[in-house]
Amino acid sequence: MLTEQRKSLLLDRLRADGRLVAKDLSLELAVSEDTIRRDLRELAADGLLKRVHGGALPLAPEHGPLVRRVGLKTDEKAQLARLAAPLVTSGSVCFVDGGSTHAALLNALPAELDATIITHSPTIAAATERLPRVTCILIGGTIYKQSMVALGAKAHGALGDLAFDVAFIGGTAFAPDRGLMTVDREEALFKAAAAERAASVAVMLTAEKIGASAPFKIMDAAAITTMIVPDVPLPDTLTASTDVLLS
Amino acid sequence: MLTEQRKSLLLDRLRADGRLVAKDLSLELAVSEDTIRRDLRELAADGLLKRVHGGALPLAPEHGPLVRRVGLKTDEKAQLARLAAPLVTSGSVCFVDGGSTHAALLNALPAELDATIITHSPTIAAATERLPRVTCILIGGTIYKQSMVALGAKAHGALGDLAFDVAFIGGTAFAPDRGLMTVDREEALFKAAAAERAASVAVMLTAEKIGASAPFKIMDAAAITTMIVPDVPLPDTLTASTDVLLS
DNA sequence: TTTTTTCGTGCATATTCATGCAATATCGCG
DNA sequence: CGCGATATTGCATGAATATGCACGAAAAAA
Repeated sequence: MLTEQRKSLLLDRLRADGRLVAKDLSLELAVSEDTIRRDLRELAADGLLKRVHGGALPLAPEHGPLVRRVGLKTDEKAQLARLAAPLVTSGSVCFVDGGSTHAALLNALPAELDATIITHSPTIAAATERLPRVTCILIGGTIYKQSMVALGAKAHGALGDLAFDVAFIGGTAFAPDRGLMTVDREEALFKAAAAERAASVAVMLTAEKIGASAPFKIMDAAAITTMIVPDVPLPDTLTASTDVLLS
Repeated sequence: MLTEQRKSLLLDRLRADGRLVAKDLSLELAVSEDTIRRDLRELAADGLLKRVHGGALPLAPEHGPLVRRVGLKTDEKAQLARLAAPLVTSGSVCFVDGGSTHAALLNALPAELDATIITHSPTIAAATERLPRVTCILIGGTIYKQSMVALGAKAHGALGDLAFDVAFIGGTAFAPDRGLMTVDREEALFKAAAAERAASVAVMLTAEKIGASAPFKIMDAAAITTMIVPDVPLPDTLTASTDVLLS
């Protein structure tokens, strides 16, 4: 393994996982911890990451409510993202909803991926920058501060002439009998419209959303093609109609 | 084995494997490591790969252009941004172009600002998150990787029914006789269309852009209402029709 | 506090690199 | 064909780089 190659691998890993642990990396890459520490020191000197005791963290964990959420459950989301990433196949056309979980998905996509990503989230769109072969179509409209995505008539209209191979749809709550839910009516309508235009629907859920409830229904559980969830007990009713990827 | 043949084989191998290791190649091709190293040196000089200790790697696509630019001239841009921020007055409706300079502008806006910001840049839109009283309208369309903004027919159409108090327009070059210019025709058309819909046009320019040239004209110097520039000598011809803020 | 883990530095070793030089091969041209 | 010019290759040498280990300091954990 070339030194420079290892360093860029570290940076990729940092982007995907949100942190680096020197000890784990030394085992995984079969080099001494000293070597990893040296790498981290040099990358930090180049201003590419921030050294901390035990490993390293991204430089500017951008501020703001959304990113604060990103900071939470980082591991869980990164793990879900690694599971979900293969669903974005080469040549496919994917809708990606907003939210920190989907931001983690973007970070987990391989750099050489060749696909089309359609989103109404400026954060997701910005994350496509590192993917040179990905075409990104941004759906415009009025940005809703609560979730930082474009919604409203304009955004709805822009969906009109699109069709997706896969739609990654997020929500704030999920229950087998009530389906996928969220806290805002406008959001729910948009997510439902996006899901309807997709050949398959993928839903990534962190543990605390499962079994919870929220006022506005996005879609039935049966409409979900693939669920990506942590390895927690799930009702059997799900597995009948839905693929479930467990982390 | 001919030298050129070997070199092109090296490039093929680099594409396939994502890296080259000098020692392995010398064994495999039955030539000395010196020969391989010489090849790599020459290929690197031709800009076809990146030499590293032990071999070579593909040319670094790693640095996203925007990310890299954000890191550069940070101080200068922040200073321009402080000057330009008061142009975004309470209650006004502003168009903000993409680019790292405008990202700095967003960072310089006061948290209590109450205004409407319209942009075709996902990065700018994401930056409005920390401004709770700012309404953001995102212009959608196909994202152009080069500049990470939405362009094309969709984006153009979305401009149609909008009018701005101020438009912040960027460019890659400016000269008093040639006006504001950029490197892409599609970009130039969009910027011009945005500027036409604004009561006043503000242009923030870092020093290296002044007096430079680029192929596509956005607008005449006379169409610029306010220029925000570093404190460098400027032709008198400007000050006649344009406000100039010096840092 | 005590204990454990991680860090930084200095140092030793192994690998890789750049340079100069010589041997050989190839080409250009009369 | 002959002969010089140029290019290619391999080798030797000293420099630069990469890595691992040891040891005391610093930080985190108990």
